[in-house]
Amino acid sequence: MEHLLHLYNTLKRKKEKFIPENTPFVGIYVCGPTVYGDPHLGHARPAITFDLLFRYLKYLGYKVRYVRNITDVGHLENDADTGEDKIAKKARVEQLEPMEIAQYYTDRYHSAMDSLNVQKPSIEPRASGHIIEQIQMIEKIMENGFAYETNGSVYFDVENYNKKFSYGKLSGRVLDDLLANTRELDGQSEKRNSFDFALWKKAEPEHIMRWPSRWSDGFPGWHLECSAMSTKYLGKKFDIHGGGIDLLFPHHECEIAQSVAAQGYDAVNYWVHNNMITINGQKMGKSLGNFITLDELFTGSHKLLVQAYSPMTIRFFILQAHYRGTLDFSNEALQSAEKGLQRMLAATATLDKIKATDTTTASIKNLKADCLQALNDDLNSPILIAHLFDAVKNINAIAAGLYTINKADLEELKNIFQVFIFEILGLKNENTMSSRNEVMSDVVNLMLNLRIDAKARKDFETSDKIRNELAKLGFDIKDKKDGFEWTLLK
RNA sequence: GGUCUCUUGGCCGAGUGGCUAGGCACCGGUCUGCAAAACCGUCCACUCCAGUUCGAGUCUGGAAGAGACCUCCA
Repeated sequence: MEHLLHLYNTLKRKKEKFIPENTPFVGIYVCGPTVYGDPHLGHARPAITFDLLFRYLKYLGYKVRYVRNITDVGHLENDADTGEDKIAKKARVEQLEPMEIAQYYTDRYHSAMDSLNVQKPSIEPRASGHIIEQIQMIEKIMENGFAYETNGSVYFDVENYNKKFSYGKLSGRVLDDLLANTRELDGQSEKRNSFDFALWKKAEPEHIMRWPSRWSDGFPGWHLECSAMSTKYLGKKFDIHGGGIDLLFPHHECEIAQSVAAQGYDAVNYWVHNNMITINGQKMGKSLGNFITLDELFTGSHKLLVQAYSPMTIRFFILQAHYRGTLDFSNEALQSAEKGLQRMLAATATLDKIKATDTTTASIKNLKADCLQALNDDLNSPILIAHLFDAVKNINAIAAGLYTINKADLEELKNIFQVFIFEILGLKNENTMSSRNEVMSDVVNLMLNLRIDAKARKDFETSDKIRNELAKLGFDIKDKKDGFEWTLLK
């Protein structure tokens, strides 16, 4: 399977040629959401980034197993391994079973992902469904001497681990620096060092989510679930681990430590991180309270939004930036994405109406190679989109009679659009008519035909009235040489 | 404080040591009863200072500003 896909590997700090561990199989693990709140714009970024990777790898012919977890236990509210479980807290506040909370927000997440046309992962494991695997992993780590128990809780012994392996190679952190920075143990702590992290936490009496173990009734640490579930489903050595760059430290660093401590080597070949979405230059996040949920974006119900934005607009907005750069939210940027997307999708419709001629004068020769090259260069979707816009320009010019295209080239062009816009970028036309709407469609056509008649009579008062009233209802009407076109905005 | 990253035109956002990124907006034109769309064209750029180079927004050094991580976060 010869290709030139290169991915930026955070571990090596450079782009590397992607070579799977076991061609043609590819294993990807991506950190999914902690389901205690509505998914926001930030969640859309890794979902769409790795959806693009998933789709492209499949296009290249790989058999991809994509695992994205649901964190429904173990993610603590506060600082290092104290504080309340996020989901348990929400459950207590709303007087529900923790699993009711998890289920509710999992459903919300799924629904948002469906709207964004994000393909479902091959496996979507839940942390709470893998307690046994996590306990087994802790036992392994303890056997190897890299964990210790205190009062029923088990902690990872970072200092001891660092003697044999090196802690911090992903995030570029040096343990001595961490030591120097955080040497303030209050004696009360169960941890030997502040940077040690919990593998198992003994549950306080009021803690609702708990499982029995040989150490205590308790629950697993947050970092553990990803290590346990990724290796369970993808093997002890798999290809790609993805996630937001904010998870790089400590979460992913700890994952590496856990895997190495348990099995002697890291499970991951390529660490791939998407950057953050910012708002006014600042990271959009829960803690800052400056996030906009996807639902709010879809409905326009947030004070910062001047209008609603469709899921495809959001998707296009995200794909128009490279995944490793920050992307700044603004109404202006969303609106320009909306228009750009509209133009691109309009061209796909135009493409279906183009008639082939004997010769091709439009320049589409290198289009496919250019598109592939863009994706091969660390998934450079903005470059890909730029090439597609060049094609849009050509398509419109052909439609306007400025260029011509022959049959073979037209088929090729249609194929390229199908593959890159719909299959790989995962865009879709949101205005496709359901059968129920066909009647309405006929009515609109009827009105517009009346308008044509009125225009023929030079009864512009009537023709404008029809157009303006339809426009008020949300119809976008364009006159053509041979009739009209309309779409229903919103 | 430590580690790291970024600074591109009105806005968003790519990229490379020398050749137009792209989108949106604006302006002029073609088309149209008008408008929209489409097409053609114009305009607008690489934070600052110094260096390397025949040539740097692209490499090096410095300055300023911004951000991320170091605590939960996609």
